[in-house]
Amino acid sequence: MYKALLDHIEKFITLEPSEIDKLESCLELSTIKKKEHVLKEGQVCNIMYFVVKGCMRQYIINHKGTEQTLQFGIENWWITDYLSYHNHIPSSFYLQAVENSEVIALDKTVLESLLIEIPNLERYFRIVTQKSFGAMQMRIKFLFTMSAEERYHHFNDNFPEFVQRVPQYMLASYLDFSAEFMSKIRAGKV
Amino acid sequence: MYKALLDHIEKFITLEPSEIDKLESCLELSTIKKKEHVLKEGQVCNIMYFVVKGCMRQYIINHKGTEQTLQFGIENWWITDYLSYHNHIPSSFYLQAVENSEVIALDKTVLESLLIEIPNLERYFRIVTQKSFGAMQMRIKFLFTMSAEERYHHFNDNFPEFVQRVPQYMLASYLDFSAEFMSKIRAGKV
DNA sequence: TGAATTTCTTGAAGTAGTTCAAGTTTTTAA
DNA sequence: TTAAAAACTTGAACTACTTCAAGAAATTCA
Repeated sequence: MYKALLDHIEKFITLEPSEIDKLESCLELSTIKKKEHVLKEGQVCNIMYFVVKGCMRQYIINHKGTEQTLQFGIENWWITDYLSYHNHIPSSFYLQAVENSEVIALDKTVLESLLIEIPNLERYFRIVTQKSFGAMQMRIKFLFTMSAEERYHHFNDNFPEFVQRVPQYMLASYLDFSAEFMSKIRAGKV
Repeated sequence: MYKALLDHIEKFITLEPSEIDKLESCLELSTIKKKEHVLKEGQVCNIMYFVVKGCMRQYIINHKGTEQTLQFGIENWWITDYLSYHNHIPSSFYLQAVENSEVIALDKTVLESLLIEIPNLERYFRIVTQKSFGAMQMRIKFLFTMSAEERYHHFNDNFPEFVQRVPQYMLASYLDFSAEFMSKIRAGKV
């Protein structure tokens, strides 16, 4: 169902029926199995992913060999490596499905031609990216000002349903502390 | 001089002469004195700032009363609180000049009407924001994977001239460690 | 269903940083 | 051109977290 994306777009802009047809003709839904990768470190990222259903994540493997999740993407979020995408350089990241997911994968070539045919879409992506950037600014603020325990409680208070969906060790690394410390926070042993 | 902004825009898109005129007629250069604020915590941010000359920063005051710099904006960067800007909510941040600076302050109302008259500008802001988002993704990666000392050296290697321009304590907080620890790193006492 | 795999827990020992306080150096501005 | 303010340095004591290792619980899938 492309409806999820069309609904999301129409929260920000209005499309002509002909534009909707054009857009729909370019979209393709893909199914990504849990743990499957859509991007690995070293590959150039030419695709933007819109999550229709499920959950994706961006992560790296650090020098100790441990995975660290930098970003989650759930329903109605776009996820990609923007630096690799724009500069045609090898990515530093992995993009992987955390749950069985349905995504709309928009190839750069396809997207570029869509943006030319439907200039109004530029506006949609401009607004959505600026909002994501704002969210990222807040994230840095939280990382800088809160203790590990505060970050856990804050996240848990704001996204209680999401906390149930992902393994604790992934969330721990996203909040920038160890899986073991997460266990202790949850057990009240800190 | 608006030339700095026009040059920057024309790196990404091409404007008609009439569009350039229109754009120029809406721009105004302002001078911000070192340490002057253009936004304080609690105010709604309705303006985007393009740095023509000088250096601006976004910071917060943490629970200990210490300033923590979250972002710098130098020549050819846009700086604003995107969340406050888009959602009309009070900002969590301060925006301040680090050096005497010249900025183009683009009011939301003015920008909105410009974007309608020059739809191509949407493309410019879309690309610029996506690239900034990419830079932010890398920043999180560095914060997550490098030690304080590594972050300092990495920044110093990549932006040696910038390191000279700002007080060390601001850079220390931007790299997420204390001013005292920065001193010790520089003295080789770690 | 049950064996394999993945995820979570626990405690003990270690460490990369912070905090504090005081002194020194550099910059600013009258 | 000097007094005040801002920025930087230093060492000692502390602490919020990590690391390691091993076992327990939960989940997956053949």
